[in-house]
Amino acid sequence: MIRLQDIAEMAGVSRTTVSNVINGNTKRVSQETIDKITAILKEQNYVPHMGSVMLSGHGSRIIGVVLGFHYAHGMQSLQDPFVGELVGTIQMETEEKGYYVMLIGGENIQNVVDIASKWNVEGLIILGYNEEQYRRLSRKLNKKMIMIDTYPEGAYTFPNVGVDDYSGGYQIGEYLYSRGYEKALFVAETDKDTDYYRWMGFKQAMEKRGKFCSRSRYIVVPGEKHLRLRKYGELLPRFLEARALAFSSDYDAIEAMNFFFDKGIRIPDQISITGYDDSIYASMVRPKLTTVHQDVRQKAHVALKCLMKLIQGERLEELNIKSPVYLVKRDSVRE
Amino acid sequence: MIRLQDIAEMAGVSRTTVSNVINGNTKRVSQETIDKITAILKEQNYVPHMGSVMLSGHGSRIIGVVLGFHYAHGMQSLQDPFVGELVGTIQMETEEKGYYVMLIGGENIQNVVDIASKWNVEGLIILGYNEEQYRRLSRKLNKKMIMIDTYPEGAYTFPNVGVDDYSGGYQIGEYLYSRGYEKALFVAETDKDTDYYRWMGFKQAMEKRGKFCSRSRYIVVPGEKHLRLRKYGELLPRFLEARALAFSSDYDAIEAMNFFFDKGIRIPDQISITGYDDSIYASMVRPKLTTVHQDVRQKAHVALKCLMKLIQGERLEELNIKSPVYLVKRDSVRE
DNA sequence: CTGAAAGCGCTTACAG
DNA sequence: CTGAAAGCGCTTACAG
Repeated sequence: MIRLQDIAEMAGVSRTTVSNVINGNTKRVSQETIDKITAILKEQNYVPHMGSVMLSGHGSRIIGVVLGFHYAHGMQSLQDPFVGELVGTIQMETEEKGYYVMLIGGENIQNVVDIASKWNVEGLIILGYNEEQYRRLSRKLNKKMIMIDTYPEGAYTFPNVGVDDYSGGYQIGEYLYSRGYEKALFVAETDKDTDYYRWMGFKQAMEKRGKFCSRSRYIVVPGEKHLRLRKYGELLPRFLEARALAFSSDYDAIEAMNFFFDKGIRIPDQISITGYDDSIYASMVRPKLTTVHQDVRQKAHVALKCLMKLIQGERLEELNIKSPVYLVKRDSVRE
Repeated sequence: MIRLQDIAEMAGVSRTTVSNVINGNTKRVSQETIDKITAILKEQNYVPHMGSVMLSGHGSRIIGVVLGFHYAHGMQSLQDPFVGELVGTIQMETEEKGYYVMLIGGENIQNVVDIASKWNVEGLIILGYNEEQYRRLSRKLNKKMIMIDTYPEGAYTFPNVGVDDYSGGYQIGEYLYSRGYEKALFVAETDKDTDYYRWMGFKQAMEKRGKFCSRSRYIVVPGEKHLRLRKYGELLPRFLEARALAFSSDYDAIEAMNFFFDKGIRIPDQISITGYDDSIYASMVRPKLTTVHQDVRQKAHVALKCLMKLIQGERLEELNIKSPVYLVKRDSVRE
């Protein structure tokens, strides 16, 4: 590989001068020299050795992308097209900025600490961590970090780019209400974080005209598929009476649609269904799923922009940045 | 951050000695010293600075994962759950081996060359490149590389981990034949590489009992969704007459199922459909899609194992490693 | 405007 | 069994 030294020799100048033009400390170098060196640099296709760069003051320009375990639905986190698109977009934009992305397994927090230290990573974008994991990590590692979709118990104490869960839930609730589904049920696998905020929005919308939406309409189902399906079986009469089900994820919504299909129950004639996320499969199932869309690329963009701000030493105006969300009406709700 | 130097001082030895125990050059160090240093290392949670390590002879231990453009179906490459699972598995296994994964955008070949050189990457796993792109890259970059699913015009001149396309096509063909679909059509977006091998397997199976399977049964449809659907419209009579369609991808199969559904044509009663890949959505659509499954994790595992061999200076026994494949019978073919 | 020199944190032949 | 020293390829105060 060709070194700074070599370039310097070709140009008949010192390494200092070459380094200066590479790093744009160009005010104290003659235009002539700049041009000569630039030409040689281009011609030789010189690339600096990052080991040296790291060692001599400059940052690594590495952004660590931490893949938290998120074995939801028995999948690896990157198997989720959502996570994939997010990571893919981060990769593209990171490279455009002259940075690099290193993938880091987040399951073991010490592993994250070690890798981030070893490589002197400049910042971290963290997927699939909960608040406690964030705390444990930040106690051991002093790096700029942006969380994605992490929900705190109380107020935000860390920068987070999330979906506007409340608003999405509200939009779903309002829509179902307007179609006469005043008794719609909300179904999720947990009763906190994302799910809870979506429920809160849903509930709020249902109560808009002065009615009361009781907590009993928030159905929490098991995380394990087998048990979940059994639960659907038990709840079937109640579901049919409610006539509309707002699921907190597309995955569960589609699974439930299949459950009903297998039972010979027609959607949306006998029961209306909504999802959340607008995964690419929401429009591939039949009937097409009415759901809430979020702009994943926008989210990746915002996350990276915030991280860059932190890296540049700026402060964020707001800790919790919400990525906007809108309802996509398709065919799984009877009009 | 804590340095080798600091550890040496704590232990009252030289940096050399500490370095020796870290790197396992332990034969020339007394057990006592080893123990003392090891304890301090652990206690201080020392991690070496990779910049220095890279600079002083050792490799970077970075594996570059190149994301070739594969804007199939208008998606980013990582948006494909397949690619996601592959990359996710590579990440996990790479870390287990004490290596690191850097994501590299492959669209611009010079970009791959630059990043791989800058970081002195030890090896590359390359997704979504065709043979020509491989050639252009390898001409400029002398690194160990493993391709994934790349098909050469003639013989393999590069190490590749692929699916056993031929076998999958054969299994599909044989199955359809055995169910009486002797005139089934094969549908793909291209007439080469993956698609072509699958067709060859399909054709072979159809011809097993001495019949002839004409090339005209290989239907090539447009890559653009809009045009593809129009084409399906035109071909509808022929499709209905053939009574079975073997698609070269789950995506297209599912899309076609929806097309038929929207036209009121019943699957599998009026027409049987098969896919290829067994993406996680193959079993989420109704009827569940009969398709060919490949073990993605196994594939990632094999790819990494081969790359490690190359890095260790060994040779590969075979250039084209095929990941095995089997038929998954579900509900989209009438029994 | 340009360059000699120190320094970043490691490893590794080599001497003892 | 242990350590002093050179060297990896860069950057950056500093001197001229």
